[in-house]
Amino acid sequence: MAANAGRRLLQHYVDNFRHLPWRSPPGEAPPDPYRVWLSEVMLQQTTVAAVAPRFERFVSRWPTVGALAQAPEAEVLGEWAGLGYYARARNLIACAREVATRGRFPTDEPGLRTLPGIGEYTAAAIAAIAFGRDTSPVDANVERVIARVHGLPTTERAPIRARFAEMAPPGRCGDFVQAMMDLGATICRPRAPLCAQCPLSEGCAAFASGSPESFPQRKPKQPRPLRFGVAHWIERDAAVWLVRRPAKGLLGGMAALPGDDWSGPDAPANAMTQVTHVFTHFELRLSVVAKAEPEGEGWWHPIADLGGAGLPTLYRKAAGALMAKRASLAAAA
DNA sequence: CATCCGTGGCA
DNA sequence: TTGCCAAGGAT
Repeated sequence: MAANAGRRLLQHYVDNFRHLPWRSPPGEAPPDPYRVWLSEVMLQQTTVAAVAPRFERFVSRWPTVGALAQAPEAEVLGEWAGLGYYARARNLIACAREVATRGRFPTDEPGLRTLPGIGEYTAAAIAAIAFGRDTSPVDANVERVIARVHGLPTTERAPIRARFAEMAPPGRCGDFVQAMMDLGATICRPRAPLCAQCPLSEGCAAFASGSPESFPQRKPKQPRPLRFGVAHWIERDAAVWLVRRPAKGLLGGMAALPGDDWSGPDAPANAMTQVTHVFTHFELRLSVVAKAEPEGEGWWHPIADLGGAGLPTLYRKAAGALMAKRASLAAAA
């Protein structure tokens, strides 16, 4: 019976509870909605290991949604640098300002859903975890666990939600969804699930089938084209010229090295160094080319403090490669 | 509904 | 090494 399986999973979560900075121990008072919201947004398509240290930094810098609402946009984007999917950070700022204007977070799913950066899953998760609502947050973990338990080949949303609602112990939805997340991350993994340790293996259709990893069906992968781009290294008085990328699109709003639009036919011959970086839907070979004078809007940033420039990973890698190249040339001379 | 949007870890 | 995949949202 689904409800029994749900209670078993919740008990497994309680018995194996692992503390995370944004969590409250099961059964205790829910965490600050600000922390729940921030962690949920940070965790979108991002691993716990990557988020944990960044979450602590973020919260110590901006302890409340009001403080975040007053922060300069460039500083928030800089703090987000390296976490990826930068629209999240832009929406985070807009959301914080909206909440600060309203005075507090909406406490139900429809209200949360109206805020920027809060979609179907995140609204349901915040409503459950921060406000004790009985919702059905369906993310990739919930999809996978439920598809396996019930032997569903696909991840259609409606049946998954219905099964989740059957399983979730009433009034414990917040802990239960986190139990699902933990199970999906540590036991019911995409590959090589640890069924011998799983509290749901009894009665699991995928386990009974003998090949649990084949549920649900994988989506076909798309080819990733290779693109060539140029970044300009413009240096003066131990500082390098940085620019702000356009507000929308790839790396939108982030600090960057100036350069072209990455539509070159191949790598230029005069590059000092180059790096390869993999984005979601293409791969970029970025050549770093020396240039004498800056053009347009930008600012000088001390080379000794490049780590504090708030550069996304692509440009952090490019700058790092250049410094390494320079060091090797100096050693040879 | 399909596409766009980052990054790092791991097998 | 290459490919896979993650606590999704906006358009």
